[in-house]
Amino acid sequence: MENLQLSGQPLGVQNDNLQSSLQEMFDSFLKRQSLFLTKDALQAGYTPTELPHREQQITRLAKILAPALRGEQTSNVFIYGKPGTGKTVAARLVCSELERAADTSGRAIDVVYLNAKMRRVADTEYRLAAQLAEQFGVSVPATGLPTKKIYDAFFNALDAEKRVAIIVLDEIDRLVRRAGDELLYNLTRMNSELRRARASIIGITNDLTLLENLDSRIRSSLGEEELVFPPYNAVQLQDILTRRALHAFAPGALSQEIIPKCAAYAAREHGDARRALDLLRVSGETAERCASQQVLPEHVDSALEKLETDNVLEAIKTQPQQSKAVLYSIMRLKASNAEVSTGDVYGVYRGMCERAGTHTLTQRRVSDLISELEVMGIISSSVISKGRYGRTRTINLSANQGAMDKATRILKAEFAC
DNA sequence: AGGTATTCACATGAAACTATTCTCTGAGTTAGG
DNA sequence: TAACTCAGAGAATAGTTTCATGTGAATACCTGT
Repeated sequence: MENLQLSGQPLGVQNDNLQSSLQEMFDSFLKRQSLFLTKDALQAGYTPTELPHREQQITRLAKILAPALRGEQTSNVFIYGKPGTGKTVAARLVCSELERAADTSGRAIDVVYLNAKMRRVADTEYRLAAQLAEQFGVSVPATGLPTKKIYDAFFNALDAEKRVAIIVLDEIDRLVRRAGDELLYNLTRMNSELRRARASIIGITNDLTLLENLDSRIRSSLGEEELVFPPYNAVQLQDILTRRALHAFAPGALSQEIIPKCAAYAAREHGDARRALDLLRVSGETAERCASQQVLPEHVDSALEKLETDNVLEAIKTQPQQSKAVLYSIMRLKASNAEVSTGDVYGVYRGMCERAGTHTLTQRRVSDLISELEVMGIISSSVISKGRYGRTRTINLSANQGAMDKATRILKAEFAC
């Protein structure tokens, strides 16, 4: 061990150098003024106290829910809007104010918020009912019981006292897609089974056509009130970012072009305020890492690339093995071929599985996996007909080159055999 | 030349199947009074 | 007789296979001029 050397220097000397350079780095980090005041104001979980450009929707929702304060049942509400248009934040804001008002007036109002995106939490009928039961203090097993029993447990717990419950179902379109619309029917009917408590539902969705596709019984009861959240335009996004930046950044930390640049980017992405805020935060982090005194436009550019790369790599890493194998097949084909079809991908994929001696999925399943990769934004594809030569999907990689290079390296290491 | 039928290579949808994880229930077994 | 053990039935779920049907344009074939 004593003789171990790196680049000609004894290990002890190396360590001393490393330690002192790390110390210097930490010292200069501490001495430097942070660009952020409270970074939390830009994080995903932050609930702002004001929601500019959503006053109309908030007032309307508050008016719809207000009867709950008198112990009356409120109308069910359906909230539509593209991602990042403030639907969830607005609903949460109104509900928490409602709960506060109920506390001071001594009324019992319970708001339950469930998001169908939480996989293995509230994405099937059984799990949704189980979650609702849990929220009202009844513990139920993760599996093993008939769904009807779980509903009974939930209804009994809810009906144990006189109260108004408001159930917020976020990303309700996912729920319907995975579990069918029967569960919505069961939920909208629950007031007929309750004797003391009253319940109403706020459904939140990105899918503007969802309500049209539901069973007419559900449509009429769930869509008693409808609220639309239009996308923010660039000017509104600038306003939102400016207000948040005031809380988040130290004075003078942002150069002039930053907010318009972030707003313009998000306006292109269907007015998604969440993306704009993410971009602003990561731009700030990038600037800090570069030891810059100010966030500059080039920091926004590299933040943009970092966000996309991180999203893609995270999505790929969490994929099951078979899905990774399909993606790697696409990447291999794409490296040599301009046009890649489902059949080509399946051929390469099958070859890989045979060589590795692993189970080979059917082409039907692989076709679905390709669709899933598309939904995640890793690839893009379009179904084209080549006339007598059949109908197939042409597949392209859609993430930036940097992200794809990194992903290829990761997958190559995994499948190289 | 123009119209119609055929063909290909999948896409897409629905149903069925498999494996896993879990609860409930009732029958059999055991221990203690 | 109460407490415990254990096997079997039943339920939910994810992931998959199997089967059936749909799709759209290039190409082949047919018909009339």
